[in-house]
Parts: sequence; structure tokens; C-alpha cells
Amino acid sequence: MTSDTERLLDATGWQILVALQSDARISYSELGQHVGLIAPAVRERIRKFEEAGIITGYHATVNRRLVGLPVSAIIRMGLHASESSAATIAALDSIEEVLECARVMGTDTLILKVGATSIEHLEKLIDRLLVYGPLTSAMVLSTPIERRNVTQAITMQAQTEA
Amino acid sequence: MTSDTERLLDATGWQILVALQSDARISYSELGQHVGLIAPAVRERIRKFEEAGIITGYHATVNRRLVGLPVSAIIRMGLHASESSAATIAALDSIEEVLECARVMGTDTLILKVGATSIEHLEKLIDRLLVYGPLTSAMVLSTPIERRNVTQAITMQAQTEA
DNA sequence: CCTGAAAAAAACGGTTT
DNA sequence: AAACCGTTTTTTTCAGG
Repeated sequence: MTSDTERLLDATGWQILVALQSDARISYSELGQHVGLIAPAVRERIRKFEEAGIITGYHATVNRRLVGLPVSAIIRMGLHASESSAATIAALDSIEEVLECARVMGTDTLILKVGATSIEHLEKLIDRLLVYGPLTSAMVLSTPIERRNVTQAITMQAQTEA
Repeated sequence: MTSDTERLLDATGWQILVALQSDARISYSELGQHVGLIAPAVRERIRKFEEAGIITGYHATVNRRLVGLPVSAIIRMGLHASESSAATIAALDSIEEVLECARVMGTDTLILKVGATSIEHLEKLIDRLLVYGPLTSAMVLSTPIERRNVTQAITMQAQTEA
């Protein structure tokens, strides 16, 4: 955390950040009432968060099951000797079923989260991915923790432990 | 996809859904101009999406590195014979560093995404998680695909393939 | 799904500390 | 530099068709 950003992240700043993680469509006025500021002040704080790159976007979350993607899987993959990491990532970027992709250090090289309409669809997707490297697939049964807010507490906990 | 939801998911409905995934704070008026509807009509469409559970929320995304959580890891875990899945999930739910958790079918039982302030913090977190079962950890080096919109195309592709 | 009016919120500029 | 205040403009909301 640079000194530039920590100036923005006082108690009020964190309150705003947490509120927007919980409900990105809250109005500046209502948010202001929660944190004890007037709407334009809230607006200005948020603008600075965006400018600093602290807030990278606002996104609606959709229930994939209800829109036709009931199947999810987490796929770990290595890379064939012939496949460069950059080329593989570029290829994955063009596969819409790949919802997330992390480059990791460990047994595997990439870990993907994918969505599919059916088991058959998933099978075909796996075939397409096998081109780039060996896979280890795990079907998602449920998602007990879908998304957790980043709070000031997490970052403070480390300091008290240190 | 039930018949109840697919009535909402015509071409316009999908346009709205994709737009809100890209920018959850877009105004109804602006969204209406993109999809060829007037603001109240857009508002009503969105209300139905929320009512049907298709849109589950609107969330700001924060750059974890800039707010003090530069370290991320994906941790796969089994469960000790003595630990029930429900109890473990409840315990994980109280650990703020656990940002996501999926129950999976495969070699492992749970797959977590965690955030930490430092390597030391991550090490202590792993110690706390080890209580519940054996772990396999992979440090995240980068996230080439952070989040991809769910589009109509994905759900259609399967139909054309079938 | 559109129309039109009322209410609310956002955006803008100027002022204070 | 940051928050407040008041005004203008835009957006949202709600009635009815």
C-alpha cells in the first residue's frame, strides 16, 4: 500500500469501499448518511478511488444456473513444452466459457474457473483445453462462499500479528 | 433455464444483463439508449431480473494489491475424517482472508481463494486452515482473466453443438 | 412498453475551514 | 485539500394508458 493510497483509506474511506462492494448501486446521498458525509464529498472520495485504481469496476453478479450455465468446474492445467504461457492465455481469452484464469506457482501453471451449459458441453470444453496442456478437473458442487468483501480488518490483522 | 426465466432473456434482456455486468452503475437512461428502450422500461426489466434471482447483486471490485492485500493464493483442501463439511465451511466463513470457497468433486473437497497482506500472513493463515484438513497451496502470480461476462453466446453455443 | 409529471439524485460552482 | 452549501440539470419514480 503506497502512501498515496493510504491517505485515501482512512476509516471513512474503508466504509465507503465496503459499502460499494456490498451494493454498487447505492446512491451518494444514502452512502453519505451512513458515513457522515454529504453527497458531493462521497462522490469526490469515490472519484479518487477510481482515479487511484483502487476501485477497478462495478459489476452485476448473475446466477449462472438461472441463465443457462448450471455447470461449473475448476480446472488446473500445466503447459505443454511447445506452448508458451502468453500464447495459451491469449487462446483462453477467446474462449468465453473461461470465466476466470490465474497464473500460479506450484504443481500447476494455470487455474481456471469455467462455466458450461451441460456435462456434454463441459466435456467438449475440456477437449478444447487439452490442446494446451494436461488438465486436472474438479466439478463445482456448490459455492459456500461466493464472494467476500475486502475489509480494513483483514489488512489490520496482519499488523497486530506482526 | 426455466421457462419463467427464458421469457426474460430475449436479445434485449441479454443486452441489459451484459451491460450491467460491465458497468453496474450505468444509468437507466443511458442503458435504455443502448438497447432501444426508455428508462422506465429498463428499470422494470432489471426489477424482474432481481425478483427472479437472475441478478444477485451489484459489487464494486477493488484492487487488492492497492488496499494492502498483495498476496493471493488458491488453496485446495481435503477434510479430516473428524471434520464435517458443514462445520468446516462455517469455520471458513468466519475467516475474512477466505475470499471464495467452492465445494468440489474430485481429488479435493474444497477449493479456496484467499488474500493476505504478506507471505508471513499467508503462512499463518495456512496454519489456521490446516486444522480442518490437508492443504495444497498455489500462490497466484497474476490473474490474466479476472472476470468474464456471462453472455448469451455461451449458452447458445451449446445448442448449436447439440 | 410508452407517456408525462413529481420526486430524488447527481453535477456544478462557489465558500468555508 | 477536503467538506459544505445552494442551484441547475439529469435521472428516477410513479401514475395512467
